[in-house]
Amino acid sequence: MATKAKPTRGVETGTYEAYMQDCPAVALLSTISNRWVSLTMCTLGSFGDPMRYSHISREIPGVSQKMLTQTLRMLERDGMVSRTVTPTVPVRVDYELTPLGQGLYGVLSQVRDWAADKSDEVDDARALYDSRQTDQ
Amino acid sequence: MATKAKPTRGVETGTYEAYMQDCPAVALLSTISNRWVSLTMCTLGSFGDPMRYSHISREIPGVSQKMLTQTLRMLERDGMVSRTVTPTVPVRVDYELTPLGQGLYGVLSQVRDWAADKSDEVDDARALYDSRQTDQ
DNA sequence: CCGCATCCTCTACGATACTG
DNA sequence: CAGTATCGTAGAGGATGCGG
Repeated sequence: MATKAKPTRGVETGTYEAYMQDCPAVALLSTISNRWVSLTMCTLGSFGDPMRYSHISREIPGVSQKMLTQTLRMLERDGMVSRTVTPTVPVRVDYELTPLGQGLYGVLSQVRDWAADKSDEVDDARALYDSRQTDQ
Repeated sequence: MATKAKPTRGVETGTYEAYMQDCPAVALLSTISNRWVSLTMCTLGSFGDPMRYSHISREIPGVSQKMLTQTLRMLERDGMVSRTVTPTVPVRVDYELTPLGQGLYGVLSQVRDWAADKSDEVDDARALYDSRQTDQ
């Protein structure tokens, strides 16, 4: 809503036209808008406390350890998640949202809640769409 | 936040453990958490009025027509977007968010705004992380 | 102008096996 | 337990050309 500004003309490089240009915000939004990123953030955020690798893994249906490790590394690199290694034997590794990550979780959880609330409506829309393609 | 409920035990099929199971909400969240979906929704939502195909295409940096068409079809099927064909010559096609889509835009725009606000912080975190890997 | 069809490339991702 | 490394495949996604 903040960036809403109707275009005065449909000309290139207009103020509105440029709002979504090659800026870092679009790149970051693209990074966030990823299946494993959102599921990982939601898992970590809704648990609230530090979680062990295996725990996270169990919480996210269908994630492979490769994808989970890769996603956690990316989130750590981006400052969303902190990784704590406890050199016991065997090793214990805990992941936790940073304050930055908690901020993202705040908005992502709204998306998750919206999805949970509207999934029935979406299913209905799909069924309707598909039936129209089938018969017609 | 609504689904927050600490686990009483780390046992499988516990109430918390199951919160993100094979339910349709996770599937829908996975569908939404997609680069082109979020960029398309944000473009349509921030413009507010019906947009022509070519206009949307110009607004989203780096999208191919294949991906845009595919994404718009998916969003139409899911009831987020309505597609209006005006049989002029040449054809004019307009896309617009449905009420359902506007609801999703409401939460997605928060994610976009968060990304716009925090992109600098994330860049710093990346630079710090990378420097630690390089030297040491 | 809109967008489907085809072809082709590349990488995201899963499966498996191996280490500290 | 928490990874890394390697390999193979399916699907994402770009380029091009045609059709209503």
